[in-house]
Parts: sequence; C-alpha cells; structure tokens
Amino acid sequence: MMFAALGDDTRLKILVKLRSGTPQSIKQLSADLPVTRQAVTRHLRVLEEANFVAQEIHGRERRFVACSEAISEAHDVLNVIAQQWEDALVRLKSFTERK
Amino acid sequence: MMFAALGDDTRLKILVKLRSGTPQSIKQLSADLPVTRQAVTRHLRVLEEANFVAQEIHGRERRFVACSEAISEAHDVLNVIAQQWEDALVRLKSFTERK
DNA sequence: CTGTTGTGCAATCAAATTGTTGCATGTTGA
DNA sequence: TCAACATGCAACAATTTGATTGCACAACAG
Repeated sequence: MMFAALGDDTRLKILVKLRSGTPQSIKQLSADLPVTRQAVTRHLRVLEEANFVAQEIHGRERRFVACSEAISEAHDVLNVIAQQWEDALVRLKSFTERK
Repeated sequence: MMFAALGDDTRLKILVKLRSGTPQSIKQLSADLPVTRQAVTRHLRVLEEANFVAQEIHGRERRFVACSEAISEAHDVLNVIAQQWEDALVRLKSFTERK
C-alpha cells in the first residue's frame, strides 16, 4: 500500500536519493545504504508497486526514477484526512474501501 | 514511524472516523471495523505514538481525537520528496537520519 | 450492593517484512 | 573469448505486525 511503502527508512532514503531526477541503477542506489544490493532491490520493487518509482532498462542496468504522481496522490489522501479538502472525501472513501 | 502508522487500512479508517472532530471511545471506534476491540486498541496506540491522535480520559472511557499537526508534518515530508520545497530539505535530512 | 460495560494486559499465533548468503545469468569491454 | 560487472532468483533466519482469546478490574447505573 501507498503509505506502507513510505513507512520504511531505507525506502525514504532511496526516494530522497532519487530527488535529483537522475535515473540511478540499483548499484548506485545501494552505494551508501547500510544494506545489501539484494535488499535494495526488494525495496525498489515495493516502491514500484506503489508507483513511487519507475524503471528503465539500460543494457545490463535497471535505472530508477521517482514518480511525482504517486506522491501527490499520497498528498491528496493526507489532505482528506486533515479535512482540508471536503469534496475529496469520495476519493478517500473509494481508496480505503477498494481493498 | 510516521508513514508506517498510516500504512495500515484499519488505521486509515480510524483516522477517517475521527475526521468529524468528535472525541470517540475505543468501543465506538471498533463499532463497524472488522476487527476486535483489542486490535483497535493496538492501532490507536500506534497512531498515538506517531502523534496522529490524542486521548482524553473520561470516566471509564478513553476518547480519541485526531491531531492535525502530525498530518501536516507528513505533508511536509512528502513535499520535500516531491522536490516542491527545496529549502525544507534540511528538515527531511534530520528526519531520515534521526533514526 | 450488584450486574453490566469499557478497558487493560498477557499469551499465543500466523503472516508479512527485512535482511542475509550463495549461485546463476546476461552484458560489456579489453 | 573471457573476465569483470550488474542483476535476478532461491533458500533461510530473525523480527515485526496484526489479530485472537481469556481473564482481570475499575466505573457506572439500577
């Protein structure tokens, strides 16, 4: 799920790394993270399933970029909970009930 | 952690229930959720630790209300990741590094 | 006082999460 | 061609999470 994907420190760090906009390989992203490359791969899959990142295959590398759409969607849901966007309630309802 | 607290469907539903602003007891909150009262109690503790809710004791009841501060903090972090608030980067760094 | 009600706490359990190591495989470049 | 490199995949272990049941207890209402 969306927020669950953000609920891990390593994944947040990965997203921060991707803020630059430059596509980065798994190797690059693993560089100064305290976990193995394989662990980073798993985190990237979680982020991809929640649409926070997308990948482009480039030779033997898989380069990842951040997707701003999912982030603004998360944004919207927060707004609903914060009761700032009354008329977006329907969207939240469909969100919390669709699974 | 902040987003981890939001990363559960039941907890999101609890927050939506609390959108009304009316303090609600554990019993009330458990009412039409598909889990036991004890499970809801645990979820409320998680939400409280992340400062999404606060409680006020009222006789034998514990009534919970939503706290908008934590939600806007989550908001801020999303903004940073979305690269919309360049100058808030420092805050995110301290956030992701403080544990 | 006494029964009902709202909660807390502990023990337990299954499933998911996070991480590891080891080995296989396709790509690149000298 | 062949070694180095970037990954994928599988097996496993440890921890956390989400939920349950059962029992205890304090507060309210009659």
